Amino acid sequence: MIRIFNDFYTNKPKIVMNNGISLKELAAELNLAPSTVSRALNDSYEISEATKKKVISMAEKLNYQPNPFARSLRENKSKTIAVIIPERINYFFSQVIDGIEEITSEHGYHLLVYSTHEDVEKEKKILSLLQNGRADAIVMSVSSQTSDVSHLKRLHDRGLPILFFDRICSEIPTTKFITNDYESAFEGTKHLIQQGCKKIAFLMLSKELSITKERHRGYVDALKMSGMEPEPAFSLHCCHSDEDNTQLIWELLLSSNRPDGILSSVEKLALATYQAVKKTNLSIPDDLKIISFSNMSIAGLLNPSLTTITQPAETIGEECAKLLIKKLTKPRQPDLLNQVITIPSKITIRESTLVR
Amino acid sequence: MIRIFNDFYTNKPKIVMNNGISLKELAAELNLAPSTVSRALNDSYEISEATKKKVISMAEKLNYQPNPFARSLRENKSKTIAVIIPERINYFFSQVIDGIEEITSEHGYHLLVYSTHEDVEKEKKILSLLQNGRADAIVMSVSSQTSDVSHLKRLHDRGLPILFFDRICSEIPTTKFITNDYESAFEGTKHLIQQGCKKIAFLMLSKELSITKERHRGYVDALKMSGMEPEPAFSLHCCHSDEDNTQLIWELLLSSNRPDGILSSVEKLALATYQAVKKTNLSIPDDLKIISFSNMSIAGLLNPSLTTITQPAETIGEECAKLLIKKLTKPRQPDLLNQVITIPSKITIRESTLVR
DNA sequence: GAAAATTTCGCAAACGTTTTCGTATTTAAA
DNA sequence: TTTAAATACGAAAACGTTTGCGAAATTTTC
Repeated sequence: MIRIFNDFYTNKPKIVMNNGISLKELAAELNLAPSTVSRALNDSYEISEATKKKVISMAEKLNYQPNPFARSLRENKSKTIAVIIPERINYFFSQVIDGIEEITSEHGYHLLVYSTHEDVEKEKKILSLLQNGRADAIVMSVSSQTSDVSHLKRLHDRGLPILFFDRICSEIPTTKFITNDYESAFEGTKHLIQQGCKKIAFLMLSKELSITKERHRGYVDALKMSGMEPEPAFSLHCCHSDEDNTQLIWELLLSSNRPDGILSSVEKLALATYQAVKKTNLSIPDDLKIISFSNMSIAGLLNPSLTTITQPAETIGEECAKLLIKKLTKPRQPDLLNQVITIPSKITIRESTLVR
Repeated sequence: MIRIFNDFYTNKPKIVMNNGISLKELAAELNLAPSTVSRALNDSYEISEATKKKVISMAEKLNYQPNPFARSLRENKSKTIAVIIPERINYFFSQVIDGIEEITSEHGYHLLVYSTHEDVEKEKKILSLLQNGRADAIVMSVSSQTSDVSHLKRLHDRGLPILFFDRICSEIPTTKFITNDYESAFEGTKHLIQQGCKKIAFLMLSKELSITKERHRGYVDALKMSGMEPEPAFSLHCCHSDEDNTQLIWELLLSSNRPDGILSSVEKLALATYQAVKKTNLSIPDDLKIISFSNMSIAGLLNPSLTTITQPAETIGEECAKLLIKKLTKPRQPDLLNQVITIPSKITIRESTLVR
């Protein structure tokens, strides 16, 4: 369907895409003022029930759809939330977004989703694009390259609600949702020790990340509690490339002083370990036991099945969204509190840490 | 930072969130008309180089960010593309979106991402929300429940560019990107036959889906070419729930006339099969061989590793995006052609179809 | 040196809403 | 019957852009 309008200046007919009827046209159809129609549709007390009825039925008949940009311009809010994650092909982040959408969609909010691909420059660019009010709030997990946080701080200083989860940014005074990183890493390491591991390595993405700091602290403390001394070479610093990581871990496994246990702080490094092990004649769990933070639903189908520390990803997403919705929809809400909310993970023991 | 404005009617100061400086304010700062500043920033030929310089430097100094909604309202375009997928926790769809974002972000487009969770009612709701121009185009893969397509047709009739991939909708005359579903299924089935399978089952989500139709056709033709007759009970119709699917497949595996080979038309059903097999005393590939459409990067790490038909997911996303960007940014583009573009998959043979 | 053409900029309309205020009409109170 | 209050609606401003047109100022042409 195509509609013809007369251009204001040229007065020549022009063809435009049919974005439906406008409030003004709807009002004309009803012989009412636009203001009245607007109020009627927004269920204002100033409008009689009779005209409300008429307006609503005509709006439905003509399939009136309010223009979101006119509304955003006027109201100075977009009904949109930006979600920024470091990678998209990731069970955890996908589940978190599912949780967020579950809540936000109920309240008519839309989700702009961006992936930084672990690249802080992309992250900066995305945040820069978000300066203009395109989104009413941001919920994000920082990239592994993020150490300078001025680009985050700027948005926060502008008054844009920003909320962190998983990989949080302690410098920004706002609410953050995480799992019990320290305790889970501590318990995971303890589990490896109980299974007889003597030389436990820790796999991490970047030393700057909140999750590696906390999880590493748990790892170190668990070692110390058992009288072990954390060996620096056993804290392996990996990167974004799966191939490079596999290579790094492979080299670690072939070193004369190779570990017999691994705590992987993120899922992808556990998978890289599996790939690396395939290239050796070592075997899991006999020669090497491994436990990993991971939200794979199919950890049980791996060869061997992987002992995991699973985050309540969907719940984390839901809680983020609930908080934001409250902040955005209720009147006179204070700024997001500077607090860290912890939701515990669950350890599932499988073959990869078995003693046999 | 907080800014104080005087309200027009009450003339009382009011506190607003700082969304930055406006074009008008920037113009005032420069002693220029807003129109001049606008043209200068848009590099119009009507503006002298000298003032362009001045305007640009002042804009940078004051960190001017154009309001996207004012622009969208005026231009009647949003610089936003909606992506609708049936599920988010899925390697294939995540990769496709990565491919889309790769291209669109370069052109300043934003991505609204929605998941239908395989629910056609959710799909309808999402498309209804997209009637008002919030997105300039839609790229989507339909839900497994989608058979009536009037909600898609309506948007297409309005002139909104809509583009399908993977699970396409033949009723809508527009461009679709798929993989060579028929040939891949044919080859996959042939591979099972070559590996000695005599009774091959076909796992599918919904009979309505384009991919099940095509893949099933390939499966049937491969059987027939080898003189086998497709058994109706071996075309197993599954659903969205992993638990239910595992149960269904488990029952199939325990039936007196159980299959010795499986072609799974989607990844999740292969995983459900693995789960089901774990609950039997059957073993893959000795008692049952399986090949599946799947974009899991870790198919090789499963127990046993899974023979896969892998779609060029990221390429599909990129091609979708390229086409849309062309349509949206070049002047006087025709409607999207009613065509199906096929990008072939790749079969990777692993242990799950091994003869030993 | 006058006319014509070009360069450079400003005015104001328009996009589609929401909301303040004014006002006519009806209802309630005195 | 007057007056006050309540009800129901309209006029117009405002959000922040872009752009057609008009019009000075300058440069070019003859």
